[in-house]
Amino acid sequence: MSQMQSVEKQLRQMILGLEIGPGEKLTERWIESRFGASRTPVRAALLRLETEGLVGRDGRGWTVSPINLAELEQIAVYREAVEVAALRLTCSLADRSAVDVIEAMLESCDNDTPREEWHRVGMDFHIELARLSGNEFLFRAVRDAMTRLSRARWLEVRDEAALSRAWAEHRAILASARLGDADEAARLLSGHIVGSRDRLVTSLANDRRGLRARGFAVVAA
Amino acid sequence: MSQMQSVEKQLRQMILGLEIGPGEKLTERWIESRFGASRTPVRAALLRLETEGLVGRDGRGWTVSPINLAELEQIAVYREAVEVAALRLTCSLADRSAVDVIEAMLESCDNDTPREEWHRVGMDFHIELARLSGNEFLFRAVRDAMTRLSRARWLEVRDEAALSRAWAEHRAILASARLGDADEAARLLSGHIVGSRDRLVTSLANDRRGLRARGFAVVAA
DNA sequence: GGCACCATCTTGGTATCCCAAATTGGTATC
DNA sequence: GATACCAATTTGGGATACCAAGATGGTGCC
Repeated sequence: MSQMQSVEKQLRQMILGLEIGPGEKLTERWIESRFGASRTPVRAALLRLETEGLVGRDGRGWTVSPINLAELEQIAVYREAVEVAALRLTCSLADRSAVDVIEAMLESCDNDTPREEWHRVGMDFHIELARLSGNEFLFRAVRDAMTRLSRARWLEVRDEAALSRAWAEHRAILASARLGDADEAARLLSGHIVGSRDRLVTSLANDRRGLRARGFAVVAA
Repeated sequence: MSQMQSVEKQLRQMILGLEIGPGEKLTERWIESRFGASRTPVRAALLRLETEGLVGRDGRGWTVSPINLAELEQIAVYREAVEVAALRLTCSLADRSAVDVIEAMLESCDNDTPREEWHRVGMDFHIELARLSGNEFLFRAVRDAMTRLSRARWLEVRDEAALSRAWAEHRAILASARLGDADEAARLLSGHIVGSRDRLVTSLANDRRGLRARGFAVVAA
């Protein structure tokens, strides 16, 4: 494989995994030496990550995008639009057996599952659910939105109760979808997204001071 | 301004203006000499245009994306989701006076207006309407979708009747939005998008042979 | 005459070099 | 001691040289 995609993948992983904090400055030369690649693939990676919203230009120079609470709220509205549309599409399909695959995905998490896995499955639920619609654009929209939310969700302090509640909501959405009850499924999904957003923004706003102390730039709403 | 953005802008213009036909092969070296730029800005431009869906990789090498009828249908569904969401948001705003600006935009077209201008305003209507929602993501989604549709709409044969009907629908949507009647506005917009899609796909499917004869790759639904 | 194989050329991918602008650090002056 | 100004280094953008892989065409063998 070309080294280009490798740089892109590794750099994205570092950003999403918060190994490089939100708001940190990036220099092409540092990335170059860090991954042993040359500047061309580094630039390609930065251009791609820019369109994903993970890095941005800071005048001249690059910056890892800060966590932006106003942006998180807007993304929630966007998610609601595209995820609900995708879900309604899925509910209208004749064969909805694919929801079982997602159900199984949820089941794969138990008390022994590491936090990373919970985090990943929590996002993949929404991404895979959107994929079932068969609409490539709705799917990509959801995937990109979840990518943008990923770091914030990782920073969020989630107690056990919130987590199991989210899982219950996921299951309820799947149940309605399986029955083809689009209105109910859409209602549940909307509620889930709005609730997630509220908890997320509240948590980050409360922790803002602590997060900044850890070097993470968090922009207020 | 850096030459990079110039190459990107000019190349995008050539693709959207069908000066380079859908399906045509592109070589970095040709672009390089055509615009008097070096390969670095050329590659940056191609990477950007790739994310916009205007060019794609063809194994090794680049190709101007063909017109894809299946994709057009999916985009219509996507548009419906994001545009309706944006419109509902706009309807819920206290101050909806900005719709008058869009109304004025429509008024700027009359019988003497060149076809290019009708085309541009027809797209800008949807883009600017989405911008009013104040949601950056919904706005970008609509803008990107319209960019992807742009070439197909340019190829579409539209008679006078269809054009004035579209304009009437635009005005009706604005009227409902001004009153804050979200449900009615959403209903009208949905109908408009679905109707546009049907006419567009039908027209292109009918003309497919002729378009291919002109060197334009058109992929069936 | 047709088909297979090899030389050559083309092309995108990578590395490196150069440049202009901006940031930075230090110094001299007030 | 603070500030303004200048030099040197850093940094991103652009250009170019090089490479490996794939396309192409021509030639020779069957």
